[in-house]
Amino acid sequence: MVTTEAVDDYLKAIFEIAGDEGRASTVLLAKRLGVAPASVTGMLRKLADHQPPWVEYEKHRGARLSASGRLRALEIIRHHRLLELFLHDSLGYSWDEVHAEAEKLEHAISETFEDRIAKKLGDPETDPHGHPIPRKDGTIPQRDEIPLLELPVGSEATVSRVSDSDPDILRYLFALGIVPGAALVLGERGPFDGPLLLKVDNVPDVRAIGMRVAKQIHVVAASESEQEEDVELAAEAMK
Amino acid sequence: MVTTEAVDDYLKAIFEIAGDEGRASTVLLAKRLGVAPASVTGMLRKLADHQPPWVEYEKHRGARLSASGRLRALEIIRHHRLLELFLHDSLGYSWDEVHAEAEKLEHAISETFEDRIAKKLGDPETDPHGHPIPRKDGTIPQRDEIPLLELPVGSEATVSRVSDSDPDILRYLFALGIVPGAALVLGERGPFDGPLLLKVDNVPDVRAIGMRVAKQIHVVAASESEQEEDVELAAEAMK
DNA sequence: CTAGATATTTAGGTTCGCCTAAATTCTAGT
DNA sequence: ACTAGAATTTAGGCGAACCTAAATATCTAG
Repeated sequence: MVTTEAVDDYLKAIFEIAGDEGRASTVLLAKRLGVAPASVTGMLRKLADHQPPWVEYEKHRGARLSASGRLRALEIIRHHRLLELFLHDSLGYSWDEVHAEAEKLEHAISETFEDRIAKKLGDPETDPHGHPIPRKDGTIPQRDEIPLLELPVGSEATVSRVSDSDPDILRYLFALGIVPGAALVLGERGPFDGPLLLKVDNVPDVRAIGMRVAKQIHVVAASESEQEEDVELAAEAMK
Repeated sequence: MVTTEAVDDYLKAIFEIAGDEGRASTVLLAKRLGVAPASVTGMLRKLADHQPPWVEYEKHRGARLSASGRLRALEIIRHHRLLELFLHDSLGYSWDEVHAEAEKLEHAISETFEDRIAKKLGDPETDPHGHPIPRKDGTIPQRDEIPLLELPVGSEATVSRVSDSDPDILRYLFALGIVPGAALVLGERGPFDGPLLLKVDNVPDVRAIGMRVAKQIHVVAASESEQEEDVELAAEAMK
């Protein structure tokens, strides 16, 4: 059951591309891992040949995680997200710094380290960007999230997570107050993939964000009852 | 100035064997690194050929650290010892667990991580075993330590450090109360490399420790004035 | 001062994870 | 159904860091 750093990176990448069930293609993996497609082919064959196999692999059809591959991928992701939270909460890292550092540390920490920081942080369920932290048993905390882009115009929602890979976008979002837990009201949506107009945390100023940024955001829509109270007010406030 | 993990391990090992000035031989390095002597030869040539060179190397005469090699070695050692203290003080690791975990993490942490934990710990000067933590400028906090074996019979001293590499010995020492800061009175020394009889922290019971263990301990001798008060009493107490 | 023991290097290989270039297979549009 | 273009695999290689076995250099004791 021993893995190298490269193997861990592949398993994690497959999970992030394809999730539990789907297949991850060679090119997509190559792009995500910053590696030539030919290298991916070689590695996938190795992962499939391993006993027990980490992935199911068929030529020209990409790879899918096996049960053990999935478990290992989730363990690495658990490390990563616990570390992000730890760096943020215990060591004062800003939320745009944590990803890079966690990326290196996720391979180096022991089970003991994982357990100690999990306990210190109170067995948390999400990292600083709102991503769910897989549990040790391989289950993942679920929420009723939707992409912000699927939120109906005029409705309210709470930010549940933002993508953590681009520090610049993270700094921008932070400046706008768009962080997990922030309350949003989606005022309007410009035509032709235009910007979204938002109210954040009921601050009167309306914020406009572009598609590229909006794609990074997931939200939990406010329940019907919560909605009704404010919908008209919100629409008003948007001018 | 980029190093691989293997390079770091070699530089650290050379420093630990030879210090600032001396040379580290091929076999000793091979033993410490758990590697065949032939592999050491190959790596030393690489370290010497690097620009700037990490070591000075002469065939059959081992290697000595260059200025940049020394600096890099001290940086890794600083990482290691800061991590040991951090794991101990902030994450509740016992002092026999910290070495193994720090060994893996020392290669993975960034300068930022180093700085954050150093600050959190109050810029400490020693790790949980009493080893001095090199400063960022490459200087090392000094103390007037001597090996316990060189302490004159009948004199008092304070434990300054114990070797950190063997967890079993560490647990044993901990059980005896022999930790940095503990006060010792050296009662007597058995003949033929026999055991040392010690009083620890003025507890009346006399402890006997063997050579193998005694070698791992360094102490700061109590000053003359401090000595006189207790020397006879101590000798008495030893039976 | 020389033989035997010990330390070190040389020579030739291995594995891992990556590369490029060339060949092949798949997929979509006409 | 065919073909251009995209995706993927094959083939051949590279550097890092290790190995073993054999050769050579250095040290030490008689």
